[in-house]
Amino acid sequence: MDKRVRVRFAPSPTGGLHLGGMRTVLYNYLFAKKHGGDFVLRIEDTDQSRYVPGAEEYIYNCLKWAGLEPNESPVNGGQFGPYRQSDRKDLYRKYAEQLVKDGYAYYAFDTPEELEKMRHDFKTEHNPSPQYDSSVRMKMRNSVSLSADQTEGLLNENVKHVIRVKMPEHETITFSDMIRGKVSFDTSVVDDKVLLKADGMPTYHLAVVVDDHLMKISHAFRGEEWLSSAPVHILLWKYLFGLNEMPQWAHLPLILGPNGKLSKRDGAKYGFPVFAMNWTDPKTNELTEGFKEKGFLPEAFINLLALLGWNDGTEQEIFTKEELIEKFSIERVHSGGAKFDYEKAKWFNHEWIKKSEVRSLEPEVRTLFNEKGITDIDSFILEKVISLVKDRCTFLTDFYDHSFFFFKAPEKWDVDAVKPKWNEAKQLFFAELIRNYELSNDWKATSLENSFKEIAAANQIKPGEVLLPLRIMLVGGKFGPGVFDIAEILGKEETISRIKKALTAF
RNA sequence: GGCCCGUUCGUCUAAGGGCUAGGACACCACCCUUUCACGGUGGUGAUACGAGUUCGAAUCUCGUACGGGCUACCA
Repeated sequence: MDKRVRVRFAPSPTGGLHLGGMRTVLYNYLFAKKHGGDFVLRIEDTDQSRYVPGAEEYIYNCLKWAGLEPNESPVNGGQFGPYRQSDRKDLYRKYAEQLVKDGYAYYAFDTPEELEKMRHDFKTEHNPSPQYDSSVRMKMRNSVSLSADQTEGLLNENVKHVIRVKMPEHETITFSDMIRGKVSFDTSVVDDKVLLKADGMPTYHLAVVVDDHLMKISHAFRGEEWLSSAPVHILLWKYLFGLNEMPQWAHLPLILGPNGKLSKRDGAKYGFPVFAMNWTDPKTNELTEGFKEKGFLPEAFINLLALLGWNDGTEQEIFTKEELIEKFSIERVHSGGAKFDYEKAKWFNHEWIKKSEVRSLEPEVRTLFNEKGITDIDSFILEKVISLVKDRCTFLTDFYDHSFFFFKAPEKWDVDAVKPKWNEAKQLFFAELIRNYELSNDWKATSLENSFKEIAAANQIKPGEVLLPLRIMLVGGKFGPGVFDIAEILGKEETISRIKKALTAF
């Protein structure tokens, strides 16, 4: 009844963590937190040949950055460890043997060559990919087709073998998916999956069932690509631990790219990140850009991810993590796949930057400036700068482009924008402006603007004609926030000095 | 090929038998702004197709088409 909610996310450490994976994490996390349960991170590295060193720390760091720390993981431990399947190798054999003993599985001695031959020989126009199932089982070398003595002999000779599940011939497996409702399969269409490989490692199918049981997982959310193998897992649960103990399943729809399933390649091709954080493949040295490094706020990242396939039924689109936890419900997750729209992703980030407190943005922006070689920035100034420019920043990294000039006087000016219309009158205007500003004792944007306009009027110049030149004097080009706001933050001395310096170049 | 899942503006989606199918992103126009943005107002734009059930269907049923997933000693 009040079964503890424990949801798990179990990626394979084969490289970066893409959007689909992160969304699975998010939904797991939200569901667990909403119900006061634990979020478990397990690493599924049962295929050691595809294992990439460093991947699991990377996965953990991605979760941490997004604010989705697991309660239990290979990195921070937990009471049901180890959380890395390769560290649990010895556990699985026992269960596989148990299945053999109970008649639900069998030893198979077929070599890779023999399997290939079978797939070739049984291939027909109507069956282009023959499976190892009840129809071919008796024609292969396994403990079902062989006599007990023969099997015994092969086992004693240590002949390489696997353990395969013996799928029933015509049984309908029905289960309830939290997103899709009732889903059913006929066991005749699923093959005799390998449970324990020749090297003694379990396959995903065995490991996921055993681990979910041992770790007392109550809910398992995973990608839609697992839906077809769900009957295998359900059967294993039935044979091993009983269906009453089985977690509740939810198969999440896929996230699609511009052309079908979202891939790493799509990111490179269309210029958007697909991984949570930068990932450099140690084998190929290939770098895949992450949302973090691109300048996304973690709050925006989880917000946009959550809304890709879920909404709360209202028109609200901006959610804090706390709101997501409160309002999330797995039943409202769509069953159809969603195409990732980078433009909308950028909008989410922009909204979050606008919404963020200046102080919370400050450390990130300071780091950004430090990386660009601008250090020792006064906090008071930095906060004023951030609040002035944040409305125009889509990415965290935009803060540099939109405000570097506050800390670096221009060396060059966009003279082409000024020169053609430059004349004696303007020269005189700026000379007077300097005199006026030097005497100013109220260095505020509004009073600076007022004096500016008064002097322009006295000289019979339209303010518009000298406003752009002033902007270019202060920042070097046709960009930035309001000119007088810039001047206010720059301060009296710096502003006057920049005008004087630029005047010599015009 | 077989099995499973899916299909509402270009994209993400709302509407769970009943108003002119609503919102957001993007796009376009206008306003604001003597830089660029932000912001404001408005606009273009969708129920894949065909049957059936019903007084009434985006919604329920069936078929077709299209898309996706699986079909490994990968996860």
